[in-house]
Amino acid sequence: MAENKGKRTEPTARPSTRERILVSTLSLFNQKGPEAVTTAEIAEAVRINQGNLYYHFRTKESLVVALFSRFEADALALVAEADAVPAPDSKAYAGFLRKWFSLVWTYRFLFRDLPGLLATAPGLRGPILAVSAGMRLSVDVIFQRMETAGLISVAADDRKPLLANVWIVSTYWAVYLGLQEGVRDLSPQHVHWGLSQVASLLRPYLSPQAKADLEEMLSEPLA
Amino acid sequence: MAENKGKRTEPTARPSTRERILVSTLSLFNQKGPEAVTTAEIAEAVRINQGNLYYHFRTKESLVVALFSRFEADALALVAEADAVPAPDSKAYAGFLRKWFSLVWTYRFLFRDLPGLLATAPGLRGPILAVSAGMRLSVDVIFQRMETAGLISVAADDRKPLLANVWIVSTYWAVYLGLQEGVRDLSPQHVHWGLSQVASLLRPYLSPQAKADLEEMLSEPLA
DNA sequence: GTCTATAGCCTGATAGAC
DNA sequence: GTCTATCAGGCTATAGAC
Repeated sequence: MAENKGKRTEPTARPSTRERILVSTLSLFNQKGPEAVTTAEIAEAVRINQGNLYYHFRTKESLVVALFSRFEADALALVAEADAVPAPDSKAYAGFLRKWFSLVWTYRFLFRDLPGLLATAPGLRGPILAVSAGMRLSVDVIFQRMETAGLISVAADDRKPLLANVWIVSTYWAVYLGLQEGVRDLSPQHVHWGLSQVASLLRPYLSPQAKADLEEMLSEPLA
Repeated sequence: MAENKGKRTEPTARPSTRERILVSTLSLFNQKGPEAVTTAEIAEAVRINQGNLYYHFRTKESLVVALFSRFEADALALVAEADAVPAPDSKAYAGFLRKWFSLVWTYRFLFRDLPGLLATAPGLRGPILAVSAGMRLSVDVIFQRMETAGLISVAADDRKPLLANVWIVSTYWAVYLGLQEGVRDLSPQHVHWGLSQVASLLRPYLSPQAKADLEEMLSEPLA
């Protein structure tokens, strides 16, 4: 786990106002979407004055940008971690998947309505597309490695569609859950549900060994 | 195809102002999301005055509701059509799938950000969940019929996850496309892409006959 | 760093003439 | 049915005292 970039939390001191603002804002954004959350609402949640909020973040957009930066850092760290796995190892990849799911849930407001998000923070278009492309590339590489290791076997024609479906399900599963039932708080069960959805996507293509590893991960106690 | 409920278009007369408002609003909502579209913007697009707009629709919410009603009517008609298929017929079901895709694209603003949508039109929560549940039930029935007809074979444990994945992909493919590349206008290629994504989801479970029917539909000229 | 007070804009919506 | 004119309220953001 990387160290606390941007002093996300000081080890000894209590959380700074800036930190508290970001935590509350993330929570509100996830609940109602950035466009539906007012700066007054944020200030109230943090129990500070609205003017004070603007001392720390001069625009609403800068709040969105700051939260995205955190997501970006976490996502890139995860990719680096996955790339660093020495030999193809389905268990390591399964763990990678689980972390990605947790990340998607934590920052789910980023996925809920991208066009709307870009309306309030236009400067985010480039970075978002870059992260998205990077993640997909990383998944692609993992697939290739698993294939050469005989863990998975996908016909050439099926490869791209399968990757796209994996991406869609592992990205929008949280949105789907939020719709289907008014799921508001992430319980480990929900992450597990999402994981099993992706698992069922892959299962037809896995080797017996990889399949066994996957089932084992799914039956593991929830992190 | 059902007749024009709510006088969607009069056969002879040119489109009414009300109709023009709905068409323009749908387009704007799909482009920018309901929350980002102002009534002034709508009035300008229709080339009428803002006061006139409020003569036809007294609230912004009523615009959302009116558009949803159209989607609802189309969706229910589609379900009825699917239920009326006399014998299990993969070609008929494939056509059903294609129409559903077209519908999702046409009203994609409804799927883009459900929580945000409910913020501007709270009364829509019930109807939306009802339609969603109805659609999923209908798909479930189709699966059952295909199974008893030997067109498809899914292990009991895999059934529910597969259905959920079909639902996720067939609902969020448009959102995914909008993100991945700035796809704004539906070309038939995009619908075809979405269809092929769902097809690749089902392919591992299809009988040779059903698979052949599916490939045939996919290679057909785009409607 | 935190507060009070307020500016300035934009929004959805209404009243009433034509 | 369509327009002009206008309002009240909420929003982001700033200025300046403490």
